[in-house]
Amino acid sequence: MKNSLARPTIHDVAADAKVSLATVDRVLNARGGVAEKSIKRVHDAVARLGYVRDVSAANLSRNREYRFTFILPDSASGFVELLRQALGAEQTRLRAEKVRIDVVATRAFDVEAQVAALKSHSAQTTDGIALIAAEAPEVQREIKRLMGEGVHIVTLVADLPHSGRDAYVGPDNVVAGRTAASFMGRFVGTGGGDILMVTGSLAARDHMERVMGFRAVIQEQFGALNLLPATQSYDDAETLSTLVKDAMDHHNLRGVYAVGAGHRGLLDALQNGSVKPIVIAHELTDISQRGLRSGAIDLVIDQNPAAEVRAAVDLMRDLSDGRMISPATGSIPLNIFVRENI
Amino acid sequence: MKNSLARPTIHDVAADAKVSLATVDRVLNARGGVAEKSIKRVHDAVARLGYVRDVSAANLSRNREYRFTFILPDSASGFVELLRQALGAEQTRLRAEKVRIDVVATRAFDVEAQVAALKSHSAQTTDGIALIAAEAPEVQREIKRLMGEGVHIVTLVADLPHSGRDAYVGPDNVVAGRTAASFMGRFVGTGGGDILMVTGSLAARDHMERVMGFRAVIQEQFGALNLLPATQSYDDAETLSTLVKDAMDHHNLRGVYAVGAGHRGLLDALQNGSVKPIVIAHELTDISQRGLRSGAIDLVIDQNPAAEVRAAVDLMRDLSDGRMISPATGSIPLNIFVRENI
DNA sequence: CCAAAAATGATTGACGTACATCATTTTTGG
DNA sequence: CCAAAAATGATGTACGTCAATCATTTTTGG
Repeated sequence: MKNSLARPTIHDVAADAKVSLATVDRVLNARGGVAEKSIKRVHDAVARLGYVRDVSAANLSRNREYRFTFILPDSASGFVELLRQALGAEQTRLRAEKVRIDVVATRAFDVEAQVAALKSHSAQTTDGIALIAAEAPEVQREIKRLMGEGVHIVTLVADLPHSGRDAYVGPDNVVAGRTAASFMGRFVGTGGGDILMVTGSLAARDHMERVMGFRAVIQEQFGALNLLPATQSYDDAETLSTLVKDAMDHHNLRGVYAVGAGHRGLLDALQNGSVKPIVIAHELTDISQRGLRSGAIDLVIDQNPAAEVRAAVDLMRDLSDGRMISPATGSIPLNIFVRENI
Repeated sequence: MKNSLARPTIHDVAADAKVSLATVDRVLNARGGVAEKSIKRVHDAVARLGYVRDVSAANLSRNREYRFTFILPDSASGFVELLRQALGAEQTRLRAEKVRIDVVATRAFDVEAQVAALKSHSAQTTDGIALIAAEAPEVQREIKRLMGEGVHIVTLVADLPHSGRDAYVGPDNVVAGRTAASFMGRFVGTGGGDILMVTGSLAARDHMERVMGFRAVIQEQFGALNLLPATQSYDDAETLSTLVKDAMDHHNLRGVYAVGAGHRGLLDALQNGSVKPIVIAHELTDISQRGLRSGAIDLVIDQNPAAEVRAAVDLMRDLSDGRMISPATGSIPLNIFVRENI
């Protein structure tokens, strides 16, 4: 007697559809050369029995291996380092699932380097690429080329919507900025004052989006606060420190929104000031944690690097297997940290 | 020529250890009847080659199926509903990985019902159980019995540390309480006033822990605030509403910490009050979202139900496969929501 | 109606592991 | 040293799918 509890196999589908195993295989793997009515019968049988392919068996059989590439800036900026660590931590699990990952480092803020890294890849060398895309037409062009070859592309942290990339994995940066502003407004309280925004680069889409969101909410809800023009630190600690010190000297500084990296410079600048401004930063690194503990930083908005790595890999695998992906998969929730919940 | 890139198989291990396939199998699956020195040789070979068992092939071979059980309260309290939905959403993926999940509903706050549900299971009926454990000795006893039979137990949302459960999946509730207090203090600002804490039940460990954490931080850092004695709503909207209204009438109410469920009652009570207190609640449900949008609720601390379900299933599977589990796996980060980042 | 084309069937060998059986070798203890 | 026990080897089948080959049937169009 057939065990109705057991999962149906292609044999069951074949029997139910009254076709041969070979035909079922042809349909399920889209090999072609099958009459329309047969295709329908197989699909009907699949639906009726609730057949789902045994992925383990399938992968075992085709002895598939996934080759994915992460292109990351070499900046030692804590966050990228965390991404690297997360990748390392996943290796064991990934290895067991036949996923091989290459990590390529390109110089930070160097568009040419990124383009070169992309150029050196093709469908021959990789099945999917995840990258923190720079906002440049050459990058888009390379992405389009690779996708044309069948390589799947996932943008990480910063999106490049018009490149046609398969998916974006990262937080909604406008929301991140809005959230930062909401806390900034409430923490500063009534009374007004000046607020400084420091980005890594105004050319970085993620930073720009955060600034947009931040500005919008401050203007909508906290009119008493005065936003100083957004500045750039190029994720350099020295520069950031100088920018913050200057603002403390020349303005009635009540708040600092550190959109990018360089937390060390942030802490430096804050050490001497008389009245400590409210400080909200991005990414939970060693240094920003220290800042939270000491009270120098009031709140940190983090995008969980481990979750991002996992989402990126899962997405690339789904894409490689031709599975449908839901756009929500790539959306990484914002994690908000204060001293109490580090 | 052997492809050195390919993953080693048990055949390679056997060759390297100079023993037969059968012996490798005996060692790897701990079947016994193998000389110490042979065991060592196999382990050395495994280490040398970096052999890792192909889980897909293994599962395929033993045709394994995981049967897991979730025991959840039947309360329609948004959060449990979200857990259910998350379970439903995972079904597709789980099914593809041969994981079958039963969900058992027990009456909320009914210890006997939970005990009965546990009693009805054994190693015959399930491989692992995840439950929101009630704080009761009978529950502990049943958990111990099941674990004795080899059923793996994971506590969900609320821990039961002395039951010997394999793992706890959920947030650190003391931290959750501390975090709530930190925001409460900053949002209320200087000036002092009374703060109301409403739990579902003071017998629920998760709620108690939150209260502990909340109380500690308020006393440490926000001495100007006066904590009213913690109350219980039994997650009932009416009761909660009454409690809040009473506090508004009889005290200088500046803040409400809604530790448990019953958000509807919260919104009800807040509608008429003249001075709106700062409101911090747990769990992002439909209703608490509405509260955030309308401004009635200022901040929500959420434990991501989807992440919890995933973590619980992953843990139970790791346990069933005899893999080592890291205690960190079960720790669910707190998600903090304000109006801007829903 | 017939030949060519299209569709289908039948069969087989991987993939890496689990598990069982039986035969053979080595070790042990009296 | 010999019988019993312990350890090891050898071998085969199964799991569900993929992929390929070859044989056979059905359909098509002139």
